[in-house]
Formats: sequence, structure tokens, C-alpha cells
Amino acid sequence: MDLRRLRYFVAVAEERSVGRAAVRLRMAQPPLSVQIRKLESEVGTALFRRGARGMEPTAAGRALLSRAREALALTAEGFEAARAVAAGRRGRLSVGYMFALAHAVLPKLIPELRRSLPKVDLEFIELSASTREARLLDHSVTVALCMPAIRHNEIEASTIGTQRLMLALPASSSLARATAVPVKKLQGRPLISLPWPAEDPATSVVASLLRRHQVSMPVANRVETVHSALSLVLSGEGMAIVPACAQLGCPTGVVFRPFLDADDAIDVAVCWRRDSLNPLVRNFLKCAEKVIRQT
Amino acid sequence: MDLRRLRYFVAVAEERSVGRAAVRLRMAQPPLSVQIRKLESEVGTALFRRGARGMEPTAAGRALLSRAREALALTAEGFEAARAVAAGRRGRLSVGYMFALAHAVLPKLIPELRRSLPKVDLEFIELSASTREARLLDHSVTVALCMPAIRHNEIEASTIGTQRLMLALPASSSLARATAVPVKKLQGRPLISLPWPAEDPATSVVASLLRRHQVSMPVANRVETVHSALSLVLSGEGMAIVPACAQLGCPTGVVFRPFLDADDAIDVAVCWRRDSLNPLVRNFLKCAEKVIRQT
DNA sequence: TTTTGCTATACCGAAATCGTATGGGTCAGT
DNA sequence: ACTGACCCATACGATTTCGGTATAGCAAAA
Repeated sequence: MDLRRLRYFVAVAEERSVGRAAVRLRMAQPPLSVQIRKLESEVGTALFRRGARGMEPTAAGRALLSRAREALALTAEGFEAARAVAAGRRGRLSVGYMFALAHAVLPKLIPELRRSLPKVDLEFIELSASTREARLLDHSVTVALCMPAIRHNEIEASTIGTQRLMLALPASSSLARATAVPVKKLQGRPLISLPWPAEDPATSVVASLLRRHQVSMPVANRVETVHSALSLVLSGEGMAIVPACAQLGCPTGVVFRPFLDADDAIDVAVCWRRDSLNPLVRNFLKCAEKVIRQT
Repeated sequence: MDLRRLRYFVAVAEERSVGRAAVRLRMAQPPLSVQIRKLESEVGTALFRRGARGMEPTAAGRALLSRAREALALTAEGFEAARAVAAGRRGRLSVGYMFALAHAVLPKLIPELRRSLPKVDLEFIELSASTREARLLDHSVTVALCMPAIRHNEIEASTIGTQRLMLALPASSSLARATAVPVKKLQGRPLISLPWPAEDPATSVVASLLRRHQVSMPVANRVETVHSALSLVLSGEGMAIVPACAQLGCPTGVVFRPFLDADDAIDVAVCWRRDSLNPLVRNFLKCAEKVIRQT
């Protein structure tokens, strides 16, 4: 039960001649002849009818032929599949993303992924800030699109772009009349707070922005997603400081204003388990960088 | 690209250990280890992650594993299929039969064939006497059920049973009152003639029966099938001398009587091309003999 | 640190494979 | 009918590959 013999057998059956099959296989005729006979003795029946004009497969030979072709194709495909998986051109890639990035990056990222990694089985899962890290660690997502990057010693991150922070406020607000808002004007106004690391003031871009301008805003609400924050802004609960991309798909009635005297930005990053030797991660990163660059 | 390597690979992947796989394959561990590494270098990527606790297939290894299993199963199935075809347990068997035998043998023959040759693809074709020979010669049927056997130098025949000749006559006929009819009584009565070799009187059982009793019957009609003959008998066109099995499925109004002073019989035979080395023929013959014997 | 349990390497003998030379059979053309 | 052409089968020596034994290397458990 050797694949080489099956390859020889298929060649002989197709050429209907040992000699012609031998030249196709770049070998001499006698050894090919003995291999065919060995195969026949292994199977236990004649696979060819020998005539003076060449070899004709018997009914038993034809029965074997189709299966031998399939087996050969299957192993070749298996080798190729293994190489493709190893190169990250094939496999399953589960991407966790935040809702805030959905409108900004997914419409460009998904087509690019499908184009450059056509055999990869893609899955996109919207994850709230608090679950992204857990889902990465328990392997239920392969990579996560984060803003900002997750900080964890088992997780690695690569920044693929930045989003400028903007003030989201009701269209009816007096501050909305200006095209840009000085940070000082926020003093004392209620803030809809998002869960980017308020616990860690050193790294929180919003906290550091306010601190730098010596402005304090009472926290009116804490919400999980940018979308919820905008809802509350629309309800008049307060203002939110959000990445610029939140404008896309935002309900009408909420307007966005840049700061007159600050252009702080927040990192958009791809995060993955440090021990994930999955080559899909590299390829995903390449696609994501390409898409973000042209944004 | 060798099947042995794939078999080794599957064993190691399943056992998750070279050592255990080696005992399963009844070989020593080092050569198995070498073969796995050769496979990996042939594919071009690592297929296992080596740990102190054994071998764990990588994603690429798993991609190959399923296809390797399929390829192995396919070649095993190919070998088995070739053997089955060679032994006549598999393949296509096209059976030509005469309508006259349909009721008598098919209801028993077909279930027996399906039972003892379950993987054979059976086809039954009703053929008139004049086409059976041609369809055998052009390979469009593999075997033919004939009565009597076809005589042709390229066709071989095996008698599997006999059918007694009986007189088929209208129920209203005066001869029908007797339980058996003396041949002499047929003198001068019109005969519905069937196409068994009237051209070759030496071999025609009907002709020899009449000749032996010095009886002559004018030929009222020549018909192709026993069924047609019985129709004409029912119409009052004459009498027919037919095999006993014609009684089954015969229209009412026609009765059958044995001869008082003759018990001539006609052979039921299976015919096939002499050059047909198809083992299905042998198996078919065995089934047919078995069925006829118990009839 | 020692032990245990695994895989990887080295080397040798055995088996399988391949190539060259040659025999034997069938078919076509003279 | 004979001969030449063609194709498959066999024989044998050279090479490659494979499997077994002995042993090294390495990581986790005791």
C-alpha cells in the first residue's frame, strides 16, 4: 500500500502502456513493469490486460483507478493545506472588535481580508471592553481590535493607527455653536465616562487631557460602549470625549467638535496572545495596517 | 509523498506519542521518529509540537491529518473494490430475459441476486428472441436468460433447468376436457408458432415432437413472444405448444394440458459471450442455478 | 539533584528500488 | 510464412532507503 505504486499505476492506466508511462515518470520501463506487477500481487488480482499493443485496465483496475486518483489528489491537497495553514493563508481567525470601530474599519478591513486571505475562515465578534481581554486569554478570539491597546503581560499589541479625541455633545448645547471647543469650557460639566483605564490615570488619554488643562468634570455616568455614551449624550445626561470615528453611524442630534487647544489621540491597536504562534495573526496585522494606512 | 509515511503520521497523531505509535505499528521508536521528520521536511513545515510529555499536532498537522486519513481509507477501499470486482461481487450486470420467463423466475431470481451480490448494480431488460443474441454480441447485456439456449460460436450457454412442453388451447376447445392430450389429436389443427429455431428442425423441440409422432400442424401465425401466442390462442386462432411456465400470468380463457404420450421439455439456459471474462457471469449462474433448483 | 519518560542521532545490516541488458510474445508488412 | 517492429517480462548488479540497536539530549516530576 504505497503511494508511489499508485502514482505509477495511474500513469500506466492513463498512458495504456508501460513504456510511455515510464517516459512520463522519467524512469526506465523494466522497474515500472515490476512495480505494476507488485501492485497486482498486493491487490491479489490482475489490474491490466496485457496485449501486444499495450496495457488495458481491467474492470478491477478501473475500480481502483478512480480511487487511486482521489487518494493522490487528497494527499497533495493535504500537503498544500498543511503548508497554507503554516503560512497563515488558511485556518480560522476569530476577530473581536469594539462596536465603536465597526463603522470606521470593518467595511474596509473585511473585504481586504477576504481578498488577501481567501481560504481563511473569518469570524467577527463584537466584544465589550471588559470581555475582550478574557476572550483573548481563553482563546475564544484570536485577535482583538482595541482602542486603546490591552495591557496585560500575556498579551501583545501593535498600534495600527490613532483616532483624535473629540467632544460629543447635544446639538442643542451652547458649546455646539463653535466649530472648535477650548478644553477650559468643559470645567464642571458632567462627563459620560467610558471604561478606558480610568483606574490607571497615567495611561488614560481622557484623564491626562483634562489633567493637563486643569479641568475637572464630574462623572455623570459610566458606560461600556461608545454607542451607549452617545445615547446618553443625546438624552442630555452630559458630554462624552470619544474617538473621532464614533461620528460614523452616530444618531442625529449629537454633534462632534474638536478641541481648540488640544489634539490628543487614542491608539487603535491589534492585540493577541503572546504565546499565539498562529501565523494568521501576522497576516491579519499586515491587512489591518494596510487598511488603516489608507484611511 | 508516501502512504507509509502518512500511515505513520496518523498513528503518531492519534497516539500523541512516537513511542506508543511505534508499538502500535510494531516497530522500534527511532525509525518512526526519523520518518516523521522526513515527512515534515517533505511538507516543509512542522507537523507536531514536541514537548517532554509527547507530541501534539500543530494546526498544520491537523489540516494534513484529516486528509491523510481519507487518503488511507480511499486506497484501502480501492484495493477492496478491485478485489470485489475481480471476484464478481461488484460491478454492473445487465440481464436480458424473455417475457415468458419473467413470472416464473424473476420473482425468485432478483431477490436472490440482491441478497448474494448486494454491491452489484443490476439491470433487467426484456428482450425478444430476435434481439437477445445481438444485444449479447454488442455487449449491451452481460447475460441472457434463454429458452432454449442461443447457438452461436461466440456465445456460451449453460442449461440451468428445463420446462416441460404443454399444449395451450382455448378453454372452450373440445380437447380441453381431457386432463392430458394425446399428440395424435393435434393432427391438422392450426399451430401458433414461436420463433424457436423452426429454421433448424433438428434442434427445435416442437418440430421434433411433432415429427416423432408423425403429426403435422399448419402454421396459423408466427409470433415473437409466448405472450403473443397465448393472446392468439385466446382469440381462437389456434393452439400453441409452450413451456409450462407460460401458465403463470396467463390470461384466463386459455388452459394448459400436458401430453398424454410425450413429456418433451425445453432447456432454460443462461447465455453469455464466450470472451466475457466477467466473473459476474459465474456468480449470476450460481444464483440462477440455485433458484431454478428450488423451483 | 536525581530520576523518569520522552524524542533525536549514529551506525549497521537488510530490503526495496532503479538502471542496463536481454528474453519472449504478438502483430503487421513483405 | 518469414521477418522486423514493438512492447512487456525477467535477470542481475549498484544505489538508495528503511528498520533495528545503542545511546545521547532534554524537560518535567520526585
